[in-house]
Amino acid sequence: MKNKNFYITTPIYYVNGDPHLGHVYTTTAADVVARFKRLAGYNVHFLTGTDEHGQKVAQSAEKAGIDPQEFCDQVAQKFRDVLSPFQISNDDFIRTTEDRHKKTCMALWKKLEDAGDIYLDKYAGWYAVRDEAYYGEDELEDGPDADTKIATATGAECKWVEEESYFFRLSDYTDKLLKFYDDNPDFIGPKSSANEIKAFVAQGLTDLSISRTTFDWGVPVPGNDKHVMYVWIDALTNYISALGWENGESNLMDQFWPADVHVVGKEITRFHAIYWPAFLMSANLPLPKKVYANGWWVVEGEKMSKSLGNVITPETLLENYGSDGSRYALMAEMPFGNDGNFVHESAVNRINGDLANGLGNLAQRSLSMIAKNCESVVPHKGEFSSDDKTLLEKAYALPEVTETHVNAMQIHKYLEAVWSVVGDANAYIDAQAPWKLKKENPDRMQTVLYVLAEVIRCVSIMAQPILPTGADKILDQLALDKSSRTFAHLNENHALQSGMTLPVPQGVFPRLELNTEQAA
RNA sequence: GGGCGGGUAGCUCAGCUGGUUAGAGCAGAGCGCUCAUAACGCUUUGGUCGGGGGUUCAAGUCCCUCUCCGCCUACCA
Repeated sequence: MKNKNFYITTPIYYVNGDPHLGHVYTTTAADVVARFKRLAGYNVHFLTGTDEHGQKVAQSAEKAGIDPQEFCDQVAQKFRDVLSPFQISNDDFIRTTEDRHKKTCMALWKKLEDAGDIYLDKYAGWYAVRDEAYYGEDELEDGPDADTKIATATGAECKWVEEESYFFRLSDYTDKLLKFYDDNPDFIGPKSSANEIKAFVAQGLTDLSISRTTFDWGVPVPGNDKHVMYVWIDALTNYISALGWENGESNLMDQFWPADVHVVGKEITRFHAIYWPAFLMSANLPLPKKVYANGWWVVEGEKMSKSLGNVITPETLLENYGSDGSRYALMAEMPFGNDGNFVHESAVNRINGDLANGLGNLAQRSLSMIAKNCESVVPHKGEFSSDDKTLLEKAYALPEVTETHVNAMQIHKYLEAVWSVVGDANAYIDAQAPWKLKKENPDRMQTVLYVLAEVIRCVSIMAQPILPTGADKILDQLALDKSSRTFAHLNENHALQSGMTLPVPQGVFPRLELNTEQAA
């Protein structure tokens, strides 16, 4: 038996802002994959969490007049509260202010230090507090006085700062990283991100500042209380602190490290694809198998922003589309990895077309015919025609076909494959016309309805990762045992048993009304 | 400035190493059906493949150039 463990992570979300469409999107994508892999027989560990350190958080807390920890507790709770309404099946939720995480960070720091990759030096440059970033001369404009400059890109005020800082010898890893990318062509996805990262590394890397002395809301640097760790060495480490690496809290490293995939937003790809592998190499730990960047949504053609007031909140999604609808719309509306445009009208069309008219109506029409004409039991099956076999074989082939797509993070292709069978099944009903067979050939009608029920079973099992609520309801209507709903049951050996009593069918995915007022 | 993507039917996108009449879904139109959530099926309208030049027997598919859009260039998914 090969290793059937699977570790997937989302980024940890920065608590300086509230959860929105983007967070839901990334987390849902990871959830779909996690659920898929569980059904495919993997022992899955799915991690999400919050990134809680840094100057901005400290300042926000101060502004709110509360202790930073209390501030973090409040915002982290908001992120946590989003999970269950969207059916996110995470196994753990890591917070960077937890002790287990701090322990791991300090242990990792020491490893890097022991490896000779950390040294103390000075960092000098124009620093913007607001952006928590240094800017080069070419990125600045003159400010109101000689001591102040303005960052062209963000408009933030920058001051000249000289700061003692620890550095990581990232420059030593340029060649090692390039070789690693060559040896592992699928490490970074999608392709565009991979190209971008490789080109960036090929230019040559400079050493990385990894500590700060200007604020103290962070993990202390071992042996030097003046310093706290800077964001990336702190944040990235969460992926192993949650597994208990060197912190004594749990022991999941052997099982789950290296991670199978880190799902990230495209703006943080480089940290995951450059710094993180370099840190791990330095600590002599295995590298994750894949870093996959998802794109960004614009909303109705415009960038989502607070000033435009078009930020889509998790609450808005739930009110408009419900949990299954939101999940489906987000995953089906754009190819994973691309940028996309979230348009209320097309989300409604998508949900109505694929869920209500497609899968939902397929189940409803089939199951009510069974209820009315087969005494509410799974129909008899006679000899299968070639049409029957074609449809069933396509359904049975789904686990294999879709797993390739999911492994490549092509979630939209997985959905297309499943819904292609839904379409075939609807065409099959019309072609077979069981309502005619009812009078002409009742036996054949039974077989046709049996085939339909069986295909609905398959399609619903396949749809569980994307539609946890609705797919379950359909499977309940097929009286399928909860323990018989994995991909291993997707074959004729586990086909529906004729004669099983079925409950009264009910609609599962209601049609949505297009309410344009809800667009914003 | 440098880098990476992308501009293909009204919309969202497929089109691998160049090769018959450029595809899908949605939207539109027509027909059919009546089991079903005014749902389903079938057929169909629609594209000078961003502009220009080149290579080739043959180019959305390769090369050059121009143009437009997005993103990255040290922390908004």
